[in-house]
Amino acid sequence: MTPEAFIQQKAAEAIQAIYSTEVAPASLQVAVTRKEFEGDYTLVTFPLLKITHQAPDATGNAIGQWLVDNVKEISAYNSVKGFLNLSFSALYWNEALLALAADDNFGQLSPTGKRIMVEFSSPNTNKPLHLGHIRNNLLGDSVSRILKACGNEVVKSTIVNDRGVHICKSMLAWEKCFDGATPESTGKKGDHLVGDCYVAFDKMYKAEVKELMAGGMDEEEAKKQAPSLREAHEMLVKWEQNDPHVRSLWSMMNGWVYKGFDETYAALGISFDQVDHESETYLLGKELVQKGLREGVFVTDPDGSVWCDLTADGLDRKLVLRGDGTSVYITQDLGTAERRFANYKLDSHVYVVGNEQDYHFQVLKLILKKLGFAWADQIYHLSYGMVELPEGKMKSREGTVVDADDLIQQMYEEAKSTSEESGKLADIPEAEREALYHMIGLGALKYFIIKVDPKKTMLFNPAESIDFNGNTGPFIQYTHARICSILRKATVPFGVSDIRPEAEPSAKEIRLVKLLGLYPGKVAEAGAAFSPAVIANYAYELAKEFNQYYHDTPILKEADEAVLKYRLELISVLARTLRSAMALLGIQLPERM
RNA sequence: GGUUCCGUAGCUCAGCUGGAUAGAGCAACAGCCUUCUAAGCUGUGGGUCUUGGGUUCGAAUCCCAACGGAAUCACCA
Repeated sequence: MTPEAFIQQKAAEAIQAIYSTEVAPASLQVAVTRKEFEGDYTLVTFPLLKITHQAPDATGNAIGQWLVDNVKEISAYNSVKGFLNLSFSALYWNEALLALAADDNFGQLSPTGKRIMVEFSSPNTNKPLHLGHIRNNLLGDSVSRILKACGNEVVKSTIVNDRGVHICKSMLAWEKCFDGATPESTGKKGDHLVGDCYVAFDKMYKAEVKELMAGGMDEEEAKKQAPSLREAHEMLVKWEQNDPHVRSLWSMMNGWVYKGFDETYAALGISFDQVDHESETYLLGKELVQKGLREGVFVTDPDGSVWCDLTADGLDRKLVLRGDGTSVYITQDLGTAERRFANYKLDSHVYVVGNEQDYHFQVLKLILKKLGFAWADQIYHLSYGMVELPEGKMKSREGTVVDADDLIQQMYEEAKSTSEESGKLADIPEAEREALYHMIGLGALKYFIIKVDPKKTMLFNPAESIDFNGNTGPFIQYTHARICSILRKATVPFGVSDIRPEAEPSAKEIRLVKLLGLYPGKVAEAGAAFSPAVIANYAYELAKEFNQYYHDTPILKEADEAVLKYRLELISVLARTLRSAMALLGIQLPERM
């Protein structure tokens, strides 16, 4: 039981005893006491005045006295205006730490029996991953870990957007301008090479549009008539007809990209349980359209196109099938969702997709609901904001994107130079040092992205890069390394059974125990909100608190062995909590740095 | 124009199921390495929580409106 719940229960008993009135324990307001006041937790008594018919102070004193007299865990109270501050006994805190230390399943909540799919990443195969994708990947990966810690079975999935006219654009440009270049011949990572093709196409296309306009054509028409675009469309038609040449070119170039993506995913420490390809799923959903037509959910227009009328729900009419019978984006999303819920027997499905698709998911859920699928309500769109640069949005065509691979490399180099400056790692083997640089660089990057509330637009300033001081990943990694260092140097054995119930913890130690006890609640909160930021900010608070404790408590200098053992146990629980929390964010903690 | 999201210190962000004097980091300034790792710690300065109403013992937090910013409303994906 949490201390808050404990107080709620005991206070309800007090009110019953003193005022003969029954109140629901959950309705009582309990908060952590502010630093300026004496006490551990505070019961807010303002709302109780109607029951007690007494002044705030008198009410607080009456309840406080009863609690001290009747509850052995509560040792003291003081009442300030409508706030009743309560102090717990040393015994209580020591038992709390004991319970934390003895918990082998720390940070893992009890099973829910639910299976949840988390779809994230879902890249296009015509360009390399950039900073925006990193936010998506880190969120998806982290949310998967958190949902798992919340007791769910999690299936991480991604759907690769490997077909379509945009892919043909890269293919066309490669044939026309790249003279048979391959990743091997150029030494370039495959996804970057294909990205170059895409940029080359855009350049070629723009030049053609300009030329057509110079010849007197209006802009709209020129954009449609540009020969390279028409060729790309022809290529798409050939692709759909299984033209051997187009298909083999497509396979080859996609293969380059996959290899490149694999490297980036490996660098980020990300993996999937299920990989779908749009080239295999893009025809899904057509049967659903028929079903919808039969059930009167959809209507057919004179030109043969099929629509879903959502105007009664405050949305627009939505196309679900073109006049020529081909499907659109949402058609396959409908089909894919149906297939996944059926094949995996999912209880719910989380889509990690940027907030520019908020409307799309609103429509998707609504249509699925109209089609009669009960699970439509179990679809959750984890919508996240864009990552912006100081000069505004990232635009691939203007070359203002921050490339994922470059950024990871840059973080590594920064970690390396910072480490080398400090000279702390000079005596360990080269390979181990390299691993540490990667761990730290990646920790900085991941924490930087994850600590921000997903739904908010966030800013990344490449010039300032990512700091290693303050509220950062390396700060938490460093804190962990320090704790490990102390534990290494400890000369006395310690363990759960060494915590003496009667030992008197300091105010700072109580604060740490209090914070540590919050962890399971934070995991649950992060899971419910799909927000890893909750965990990140909690871990920072914990690390910050430890650093202050570390500063003015010479832990190993303690002469009393019982106190020393208590401290060692406390910080080893702290280290374990940090590792557990950061593992939910996919961030490793080094034992030294 | 409709809908949705955002607006907290110079900058980047916490806090939002209503609670006491609104918190961190960065940047600035002043200190602390003979002491368990200074990627740290301590201190100073910095705020009409966009604005205006409402709800109540009490509002950064909830409701309404305005202003500012973003996204979206494709036979693109």
